[in-house]
This record gives sequence, structure tokens and C-alpha cells, in this order.
Amino acid sequence: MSSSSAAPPAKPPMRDALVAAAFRLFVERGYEQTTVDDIVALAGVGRRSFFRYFPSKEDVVFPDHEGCLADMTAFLAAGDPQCEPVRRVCDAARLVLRMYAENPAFSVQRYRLTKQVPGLRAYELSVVWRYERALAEYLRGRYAGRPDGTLRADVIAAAVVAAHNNALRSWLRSDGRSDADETVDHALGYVQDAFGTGSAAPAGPAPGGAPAALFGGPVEHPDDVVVLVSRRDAPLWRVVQEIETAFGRT
Amino acid sequence: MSSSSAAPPAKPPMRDALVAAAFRLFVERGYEQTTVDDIVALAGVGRRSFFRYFPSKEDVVFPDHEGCLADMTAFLAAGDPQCEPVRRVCDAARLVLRMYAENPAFSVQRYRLTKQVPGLRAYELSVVWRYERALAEYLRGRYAGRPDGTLRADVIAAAVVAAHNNALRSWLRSDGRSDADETVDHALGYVQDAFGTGSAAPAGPAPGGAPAALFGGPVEHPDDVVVLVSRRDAPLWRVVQEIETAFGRT
DNA sequence: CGCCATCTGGCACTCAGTGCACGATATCGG
DNA sequence: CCGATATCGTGCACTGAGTGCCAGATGGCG
Repeated sequence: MSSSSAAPPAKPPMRDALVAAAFRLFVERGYEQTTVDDIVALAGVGRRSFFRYFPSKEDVVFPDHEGCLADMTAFLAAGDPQCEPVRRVCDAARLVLRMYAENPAFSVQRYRLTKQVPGLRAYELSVVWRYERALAEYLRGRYAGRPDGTLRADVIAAAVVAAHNNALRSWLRSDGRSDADETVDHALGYVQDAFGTGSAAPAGPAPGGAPAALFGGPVEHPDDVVVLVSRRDAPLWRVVQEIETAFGRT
Repeated sequence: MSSSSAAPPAKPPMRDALVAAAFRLFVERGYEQTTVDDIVALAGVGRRSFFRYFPSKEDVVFPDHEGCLADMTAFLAAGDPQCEPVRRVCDAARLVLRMYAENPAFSVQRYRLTKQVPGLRAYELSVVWRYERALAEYLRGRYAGRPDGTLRADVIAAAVVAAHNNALRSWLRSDGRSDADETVDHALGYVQDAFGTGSAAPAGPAPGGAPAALFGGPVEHPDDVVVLVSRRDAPLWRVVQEIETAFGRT
């Protein structure tokens, strides 16, 4: 909940070196054929340091999901209560897509890995599950008091995640060449049609043409105030970029 | 696809002994505090034999899901093409609930375990994911040709699973005392209302009052023929019970 | 210069999971 | 009744992930 200035330690380069070394070996030799010792040998660091940055070998395949989940939680927490709930969680899902779309090559490589390594698929499921829970918790809060509040919340969250994944996989299968935003907008529009309350716009991504921005903002407030939520350790250039796009579109 | 008589090797008692020993230790000492050596020591068998029956330590917590998944696949494969797709996958989901409801005490114990052990939660997710994929694949076949066939299939499958899980967890939290069927019927009715095509009954579990039976049957055919699908190794008493209920309700 | 905190590396250890080979058992044809 | 073969249980040794602990390096700061 604090507008971030420069992040003090920036980013540990060692973490990135480990990710790079790991992916090099994963793609050329396979995930299970690569041991943690191989990775640290290629990265030139000690074995113990690997587990300092990644609690398990699987985590190195999803280096930025933890941060993305935090972004999404912050985005939902900072929302104004005026927004229609279903549209809000759809916008939250768009955050995840944006993370994937930031590094298309990396995302496609990872997709190929997770597709053929059962262990990675299982791990990805647990990651996706946390996103779904975040959406469901938000919706449970919004639907508190309604007769079937938690049921409705869980079902909608699952539907949104499924639609998002459907679009995401379609985009990944095209090697990142198709239009990711268009695909996911269409998919999310489908669930909005199925669950949206009448007051919601029948289609289209967002009203003002401004889709949900990264870091959980900007959020339109009654009188043209723009709130931008950021994590303290967010890279500065991304904050600047977000400010530019937010004001460029207003 | 064959009505089962007596299963030749019945069931290996060793498997059940391992499950019993494992759960005793899991509940009294915790999952992660229990090693495989502890389990095999209590069961009085060799360590190697454990991994003969269960590919991993986690599998011993879900000893019957593999079979249930096979039942569900068979149920969907044996369906008549007349049935409305959404209602059919809802009936398939009821199969899973029935498996849980067969051993309430066991299911509740397992629920408590998976709720507090992250590794087991992750494993359960991969299990549930396979159910969801089975439903989605079925729906993809039924919706082949439609404009957004796969999207619709994925979203509905996810919604059905979410509704089922919502009801299941509610039942488990009540220690198996509430009415599982009623709860799940209500939850599935919600998604049927959201996605069902006009021709479907607006509410209620099934038209003839006969919910989907175990083993993937019975399935109503045009002229009062009842097909009952069973796995070859299914216990005889369950087959008998299914026949009784199927005919008792017709 | 010395004191702090943080980062990193190395070592030893536990435990899950696998490959292999040996003994017991069972089933079957002769 | 008896060897042949297949199946099942078991012990052993091995790999590899993940952890706890401690020692060395690095980097401000008074």
C-alpha cells in the first residue's frame, strides 16, 4: 500500500543466473535429467545457495509467480466497492496474463516443459490453485450475505481461471504469436455473459478502455484520483512504465 | 463393459494393511513426521513392498481415486448421446461424491490431513485436475463443432468441479453428518442453471429420480434397457447393491 | 580498525524413490 | 509327482532432493 521509490537491493543477480542456468539445462537435457548440482555447477555457485533462493527445484521454473500472486492480492484488496465483482476478478486474471506476455519466449519454453513433465504440471496446479483461491476469497467477501455466496464465489472463480487458462494455453501454443489480450478478453467475456449481473457491460474488456494495470492499479476513484499500488521491491522501470500508461490513457 | 462376477484375486490384503498402518501413524504423529519405514514397520512388511503398491508416499492417502477416475471415464464413455451434456457431467461428478460418502470416517480423516499438509493438498489438486480433464474432454467431444466448443467445455468442467468441491467440503466439515447428496445436488443445480441449455430440467438431480449409479451406470436407453458398467475387479456386494438400487428405483 | 549484519559455501545428514537380484510361492503341463 | 515358469515379497545399495549447522567472506558504520 505504499507508492514505491527505488527498491533498495534492486534484484539479486544470482537468482537470475540460477534461473538462466536451470532453463538452459532443462531445455537441452530435460528437467528430470538435470540435477540441482548440475545447475549450480553451471551457474558457478554453491549448492546451498540454490535452496536459499528457491525452496525446491520446481520453484526455479516459476520464478515470478510468487510476486504475481502478491500483485493480484493487492489489486483485489485495493479495489473500490463500486466495481462489479465478476468484472473485477476478470481484470485480476488479466494481470496474470500480462505477466506471461511480458516474456513470451520464456513463457513458451516453460509451457513446453510443464506440458511434458508431470511433476511440473502438479506444481503448476498448486500455483494456479492459489490464484483461484485469491479470486474466490475476494468474491466470497463481495457475496457475503447472499444465499449461496460461497458457492457462487467458488464457481465463478473456477470459471474465470478456466477461461483464462484456456486462452493462455491457446496463446502459448501459437508460440506467443497470436494476440493474447484479444484471446483472453473473448474467453473472459464468455464467463461474464454466463455469470455477470445485468448491470455489467455485455462485452468488451473494460469501460474506459483502461484494463487493469500492473501492481494492482490504477483504480478510478470518484473524483479522478488515481491510486497505484505497488510492492516495495518492484523494479523502478516497471513503476514508471505503469505511471506513464496510466496517465497516458486518462 | 462386462458385468463382474467374483473378482479372482479379490483384493490384496497387504495394500489395505499398509493404508491402515499409514493412517494410524498419520493421525497420531502427523504426515511429515511419519516415514515410509515407520509405516512398513507397523504393517510388518518390507519397505520395497510399499512402493510396489503405491508409487509414492502421497498415494497411500488416496488409495481409491485411481479406480474412481476409471469409473468416471467409463461412465462418460458409455453414455448415450441423447443426454444433455451438462447434466451428464454433473452425474459423473456425483460418482465421486458417492465414493467419498461410502467411507465417511475415512474421508473426514483424509480431509483433515490434506487441509493442513501442503504437500498433500498439492497432490489432491493433481488428482482433482484429472477428474476435471476427464469431464472437459467429454464435453469437448460433445461440443465439437460449436464456435467456442473447447472454451465452453473447459469452463463448464471447472464450474462443475468447483461446485462439487464446495459441496463436498461443506459435507466433510460437518464430519459427514449433513446430507451429502442434497448438498451436492443443490450446488450442481446452480451450475446447471448457469450453463444448462433450455431443454434441461430447471432443478432437481435427475428426471426419473434415479441419479447416476456407481460403476458408470445405469444409463437409460430409449426402451427401458438398463446398462450397468462395471470394472472387472469391483467387489461383488457393490455390484449387487447397484443392481438393487437401479431396479428398485425404476 | 573493529563490530555488526547479511550473504555465501561446504559438510553431513535424513528420507523418498529406484534398480537389481535373490528366495518363496503358486500354477501348470508332462 | 515333479521340474519349468511367472508372480510376489524382500533386502541391499544407490541417486538425488531438501535441511541444519557452522565457518568464511563481504560490506557498511562508528
